[in-house]
Amino acid sequence: MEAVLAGAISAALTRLGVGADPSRIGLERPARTDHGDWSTNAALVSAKGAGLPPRELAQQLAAELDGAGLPHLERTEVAGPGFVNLHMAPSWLHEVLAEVVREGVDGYACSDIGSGQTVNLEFVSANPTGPLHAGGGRWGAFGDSLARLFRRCGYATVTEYYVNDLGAQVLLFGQSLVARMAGEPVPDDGYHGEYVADWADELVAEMRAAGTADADISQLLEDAALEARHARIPVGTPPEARFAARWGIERALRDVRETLESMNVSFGHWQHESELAASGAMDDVFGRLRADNKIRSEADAEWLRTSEYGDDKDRVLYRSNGEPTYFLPDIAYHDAKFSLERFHQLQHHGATVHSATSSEVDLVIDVLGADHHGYVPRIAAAMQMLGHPAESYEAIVGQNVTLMRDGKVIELSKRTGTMVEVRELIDAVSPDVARFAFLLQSIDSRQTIDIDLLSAQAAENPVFYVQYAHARIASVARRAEADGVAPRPPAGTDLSPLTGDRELALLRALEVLPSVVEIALRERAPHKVTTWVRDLAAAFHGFYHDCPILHSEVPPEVRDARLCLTEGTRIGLAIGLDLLGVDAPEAM
RNA sequence: GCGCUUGUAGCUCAAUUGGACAGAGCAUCUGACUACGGAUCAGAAGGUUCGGGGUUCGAAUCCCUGCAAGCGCGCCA
Repeated sequence: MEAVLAGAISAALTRLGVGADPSRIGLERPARTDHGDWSTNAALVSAKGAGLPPRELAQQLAAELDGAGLPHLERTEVAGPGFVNLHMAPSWLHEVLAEVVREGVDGYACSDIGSGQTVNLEFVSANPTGPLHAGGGRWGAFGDSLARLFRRCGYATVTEYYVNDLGAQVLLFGQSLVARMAGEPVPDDGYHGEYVADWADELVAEMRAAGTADADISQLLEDAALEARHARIPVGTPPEARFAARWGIERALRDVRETLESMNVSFGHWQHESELAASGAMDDVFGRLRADNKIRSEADAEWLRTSEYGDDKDRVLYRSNGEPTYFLPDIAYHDAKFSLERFHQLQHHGATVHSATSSEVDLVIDVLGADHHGYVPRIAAAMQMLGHPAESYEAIVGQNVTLMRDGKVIELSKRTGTMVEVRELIDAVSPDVARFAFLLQSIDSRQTIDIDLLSAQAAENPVFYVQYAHARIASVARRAEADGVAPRPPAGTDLSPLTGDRELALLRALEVLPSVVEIALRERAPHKVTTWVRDLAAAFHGFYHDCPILHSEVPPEVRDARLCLTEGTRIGLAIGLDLLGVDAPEAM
């Protein structure tokens, strides 16, 4: 419809002899329904060029559109400074509803703007040295929903979690575990959280259960096989710390994975840094950069010339002691994400045919917390140096989340060990409430989640408002079936009885979903889906309150049309809730 | 000091990226059909969109400036 109207406006302007700038002409859904179903500013932006007062040009444009014989166009009006408002007949919305029911959950509001392009999305990637914190929950909910939006819009999508299992932090984590196992104090800059003690006990118990004598435990800790996987752990590290670190990483990852999965967040691939290191990818990338003269030596260190690509200064890849910084493996990893061959290996979700117009992955996206935003220019610079187009790497920087409990903001501190885990939030409310809460607001604004408040308001939580609408519809369908009324109305249902205010409002809400999906994707803003799904639920509850469906005094043709409307609404709710990764229940 | 992000109702947040009278939820107050599921619906009240300039038909949105908050600025990750 939008395309038809836009074409008609353009043609009308041409007939009027007005040369307009297409990029400035907008066709919008007005916020107020009395401003019509569609509205264009074409006369406003073209008036100057046409040498006419805006309202006069608007009159002419309106007359042209009235005479163009456009389908469903009821009337036009000139309003305000020179808007042309287009009022559509209900038959337009009836067609939309028929389309919704015909296409269903898997078909409606699917966009083809991705047209098979490939996207790699990395998010969370929290260091595997402990349970998941609030930020991890937010990036998980955000990244997963963004991935769902990409898929619905026709992109082949791979999601990844980068497991940082090498390096100083990992070593410290291992040392902290070992200290706890031995009943010794944790190093000052180590990990002091309670969970470390718990996990240390777990590890000892595990080894004893495996039949290891206490006297042999330290011997076993010296498993040398791990050495090769820990290239970045400095030589001279006590072997037991390496063993404990290896075990601890897997323990932490299991915890992180379970927490995320309980929120319906999953990943197509968990990329261990150690595996990347073992593959020689770091050497390969370094060699390519050196061959291209992107590396310089200074003070016994090797520097990447990122300042030539927009970074504040050059960055060290190899320290003067000969060891790489974290930056080099990160470059290798991001470079690898561009590989189409790797992409297709990781794509578990069916064989999406892609256009094969490009030789590498079209879009590589990182979702990062604000505390890492300084890292973006250097990674972007490195990607350009390796020949990846500037626009194909994208970093989405989200503001941090803080959790509140007992009226106080809970500071996350590694040193004191006072941390609040996402798990705690999920246990206090529910996975759906937690995930919905994360997706309630824009990623650009800081978020404070008050666990007590969320628990106290559990009954009137917005997610239940939406889920209740879905459950109500399911209930109506059950009732209809019990009454012997067709539970899924045939596509040929006469929808013309749907002309009441509540019915039209609900139809309008349903109609905008495809554009909401596209906008939410384009703006990387899943919270727009949250806003929309609440609007749809509100429109439904209003309809449901005022419009009886199965009452005996409702004429059959009205009943059937309304049943069709509820089915369309159910489809819309199911799509929205699926994009948000939240359950759409049949009953509550 | 420099950079990124943010500042909207008492509270938590939206606002079709420059559109028309800035909207929801919570909290407060007042109401509703014997109810196909009341976890619902209707209404009231609540605003100098942080302050000050500017751009134009039109600004919460863009530009300049001041204030405030978070984050970042290492041969740490």
